[in-house]
Amino acid sequence: MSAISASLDPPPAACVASGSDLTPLELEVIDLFVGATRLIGLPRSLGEIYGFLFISPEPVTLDQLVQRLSISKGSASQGLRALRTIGAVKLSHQPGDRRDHYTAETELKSLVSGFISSQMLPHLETGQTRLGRLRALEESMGSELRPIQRARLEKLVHWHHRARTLAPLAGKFLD
Amino acid sequence: MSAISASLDPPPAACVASGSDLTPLELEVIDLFVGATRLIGLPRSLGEIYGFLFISPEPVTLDQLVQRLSISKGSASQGLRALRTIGAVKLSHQPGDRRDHYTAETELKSLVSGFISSQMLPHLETGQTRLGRLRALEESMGSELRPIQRARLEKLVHWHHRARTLAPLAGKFLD
DNA sequence: GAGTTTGTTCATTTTTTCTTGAACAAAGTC
DNA sequence: GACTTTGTTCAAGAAAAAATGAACAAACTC
Repeated sequence: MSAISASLDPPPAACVASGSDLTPLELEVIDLFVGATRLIGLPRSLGEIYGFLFISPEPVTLDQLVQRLSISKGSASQGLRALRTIGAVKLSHQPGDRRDHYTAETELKSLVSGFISSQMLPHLETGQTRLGRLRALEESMGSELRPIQRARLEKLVHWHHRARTLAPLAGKFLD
Repeated sequence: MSAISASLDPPPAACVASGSDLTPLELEVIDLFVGATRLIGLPRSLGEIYGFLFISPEPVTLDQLVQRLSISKGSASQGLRALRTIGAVKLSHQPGDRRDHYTAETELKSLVSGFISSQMLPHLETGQTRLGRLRALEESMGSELRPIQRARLEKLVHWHHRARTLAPLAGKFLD
């Protein structure tokens, strides 16, 4: 039954990556972010990657991620791209090094609004379309539609509007 | 890659349940809530059940859910329980009917704070424990810990505190 | 107390999601 | 232009999550 009624998950000392040589600090931080990404419905590997970047004092290359986290090159590449599209990871170029280097975005504001605009806004858009179809149905049904149902549809419209106005603001008030 | 970069999911007219006799209205509303539950990381069946209850003018029995949504009794039972634990569904007893009847909670305020207190608060609790372990590590590392890493750990504590104070407030300002 | 109705639990199956690794592209080096 | 280094893509395999349905419990009916 997934997330629901989880709550009593025991906090077992980090159990990330297999035979790797991550430090206890890295393990603990990664574990924390793995939990966080799962909470917001993102795959585990994103938590691992972000956590590792978060606690790394220096920019990190894809290859380092592969080695330290014991994940495949494919995972690392896809994971980094996903993190970049939500704005949680930044690309930086080290002088004299052809490889891409990555750092964690650690501004809460950016993280939140990046997440919202990449995950929620698209849904709100398609929600717009859906509400349009509902409007049409409402018309076509006339008196078959009970008043309470009409009220519920009204509520949907209201929620949607509320979400569209609030979503872009979230994160604005964080530091 | 899951949710990320979804966005361009085509809005195909409802494609819920198989050979059932759901009305177009029901289909459309269910579809909308299926999208919403997926967004917040809840299983599809919860969206179907909630959507059906949401648009039903009368309280609904478990058996009706099984028949109309073409889901198994097990799914319906578990789904309803999950929805009740997050406070999205209320149990009501119809006089002269032994069966349990269910209605959707449609107060946005209740939905939001129910979701938060059942999904986020538990994680914030275990987060507390994790931060404790990090503190310990921080002590034990002494000067091995680079200043920037120290600052990051500080940031984690700050985020956690921020979340714990904000979480219970979310929903308070909705109507 | 045998039979019925209502609802839950849980091992198994099904479906979905994630990860992998090999093939490929792009760009640099000699 | 052959070879290396860096990174991406995507089909296929592995893992995780969700749905099923049969067995069970509880409460009512006669």
